Amino acid sequence: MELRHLRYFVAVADELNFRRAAERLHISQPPLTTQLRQLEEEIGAKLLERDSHHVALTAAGDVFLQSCRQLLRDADTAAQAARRAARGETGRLAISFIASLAHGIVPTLLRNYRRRFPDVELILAEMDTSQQLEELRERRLDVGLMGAWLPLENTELESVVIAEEPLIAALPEDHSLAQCRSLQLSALAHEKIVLASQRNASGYNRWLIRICEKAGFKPQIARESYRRTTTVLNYVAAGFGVTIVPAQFSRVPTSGIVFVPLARHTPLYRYCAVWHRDRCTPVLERFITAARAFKPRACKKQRNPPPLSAEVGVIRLGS
Amino acid sequence: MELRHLRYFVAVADELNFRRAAERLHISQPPLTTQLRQLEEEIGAKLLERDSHHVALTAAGDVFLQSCRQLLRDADTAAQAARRAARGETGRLAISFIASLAHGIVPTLLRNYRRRFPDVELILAEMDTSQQLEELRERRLDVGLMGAWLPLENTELESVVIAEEPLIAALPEDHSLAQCRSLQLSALAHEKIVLASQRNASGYNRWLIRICEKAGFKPQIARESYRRTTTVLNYVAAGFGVTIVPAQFSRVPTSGIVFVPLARHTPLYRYCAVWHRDRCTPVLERFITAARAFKPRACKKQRNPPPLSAEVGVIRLGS
DNA sequence: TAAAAATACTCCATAGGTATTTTAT
DNA sequence: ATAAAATACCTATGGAGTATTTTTA
Repeated sequence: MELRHLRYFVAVADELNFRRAAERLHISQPPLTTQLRQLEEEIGAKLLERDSHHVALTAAGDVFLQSCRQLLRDADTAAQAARRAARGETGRLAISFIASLAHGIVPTLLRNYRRRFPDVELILAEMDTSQQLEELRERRLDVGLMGAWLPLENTELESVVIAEEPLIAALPEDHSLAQCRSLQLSALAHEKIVLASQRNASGYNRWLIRICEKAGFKPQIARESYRRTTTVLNYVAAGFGVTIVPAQFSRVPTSGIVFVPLARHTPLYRYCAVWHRDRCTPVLERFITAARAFKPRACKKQRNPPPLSAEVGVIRLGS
Repeated sequence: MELRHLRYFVAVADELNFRRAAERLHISQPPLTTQLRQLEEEIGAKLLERDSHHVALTAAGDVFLQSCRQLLRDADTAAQAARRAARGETGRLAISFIASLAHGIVPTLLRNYRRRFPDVELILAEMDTSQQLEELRERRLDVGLMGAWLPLENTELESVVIAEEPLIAALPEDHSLAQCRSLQLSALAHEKIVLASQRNASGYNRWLIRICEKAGFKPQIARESYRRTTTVLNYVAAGFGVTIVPAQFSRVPTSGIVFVPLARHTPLYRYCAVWHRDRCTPVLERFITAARAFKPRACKKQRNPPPLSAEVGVIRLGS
């Protein structure tokens, strides 16, 4: 039994006339007769009662007709569904992201993505960087969103920069530089710098130290054992030192602190999407394309950023 | 797209190896490759990721595989369902029957039938004979069960005898014949006979008069305007006369009445199944076969009864 | 007798076979 | 070097076409 038999049977059942059905199928009448006889033989029952002037469905034919219509519809639907899956319009996508992206980039990016791919099931999880990399390697995640400070060449992971953000200095409000409209990074050369703990922010911290060195000074780290960046801000308010954070933290209302933007030419902090080369499904491809096309408003100035690795050196995380 | 493509794809997806899949399908490997490529071309998407040592499903392939399995199962089920319908194992059967069959033959017959055809939907309706014939002609009924006194030749209706029943005389308990163990029909030649109304029992009444005439006398009809046979029995108890009824009425408890069986050679009253020639579906055929095979215990003595028409003459009912 | 399905046959498109090449490990 | 899929080419089954016959209203 082939779908052809079903198509032919439905045509005959619709027309109740072999010649007209054959016409509709763009074939001649005799092969239609042959195919129908074949079908009846395979089923082992007459589906059509025909004399030379009338064609009628038998009870079996009536039952079979319903099934045929459904089957042909289903076959079509199956092909459609496969096409949609190939286009990345259906399926499932497991996405992770670091906490500092949870309120800025992630919701905007996902809103954008879902507008174009509403039928993809999204599984979201906030995770720190090392956890994400582990899950990506184990192929339990499709894509991770994180700070773009890791060199991923020669691994099974690939990445693309999806957003970048300027830096701001956080100063105690009575600090001598607190009134400035903008600061050179080097202006902080002699300040004590408070940083978040290595465990949570080693990548960011190392990256920051590196850009300070590029700006010509070795920063004086006051302490770096406070878990979250918001805690760091409280230490700044208490006068333990200053800090440098991505611009989004200016939205965290902390009394006793003044935020001052760093000068234009200061490097931007970048975020990237990371995925496993072997898990590159159409859904993921489309997501990456959407993420690549996506640039948050704040960061539209820098086009064609220089390659990531040149900037972050050979810092390595995890096993 | 043909079912062949789906079968081949499922085989390859199961084996994840073209050569083994081809083996399983009893074809060689190259045409399998060709068919799979054709399928992918029609779908417009790669279903399998193959390099020379590994075959793997793509996301689209995975989606399509589920559909294929379902479709192939459904196609099989559809053929099965058609076969079952052709064998009369599924479908619907609208059956009517006269009131006097409702407690004897019908329940037994239906229990018998349903044991073998449990998936046929039964629609049951008690109807008088003329109503049944009307509904049968209008093709709203599949089969009617009624007294076998109608000549149905030269009509679009066909019939077969399904049961027969001896007659008994009902006498007032103080009647001179009430003590007999058995009566000749002719013993009632000079009795007044009470019958049910023409409207409800014209067939039975005419048939009864005819067999009396064959037994050599013209019965004296006392009255025949009482709707139901049970009412007739009350008239007998009240002394208006005697009556002759099918044996099942001996089960109706009526005080003041004695039932006496008629002699062996007295004709039996017969019941038949009637259907429309044009509505002879497999379900109906099987029901007729079951009904024909069915003979209630009480009537097993007479085999091969003489043809119906010879006995009932040219009585005609309805339009 | 006329309209429709079935038959008889012919042809060619294509499913399937055989032999070989390509490819990636 | 090997194992597997792809390619090239050939064969033949069977789907489809043309002409004709059969059937029954």
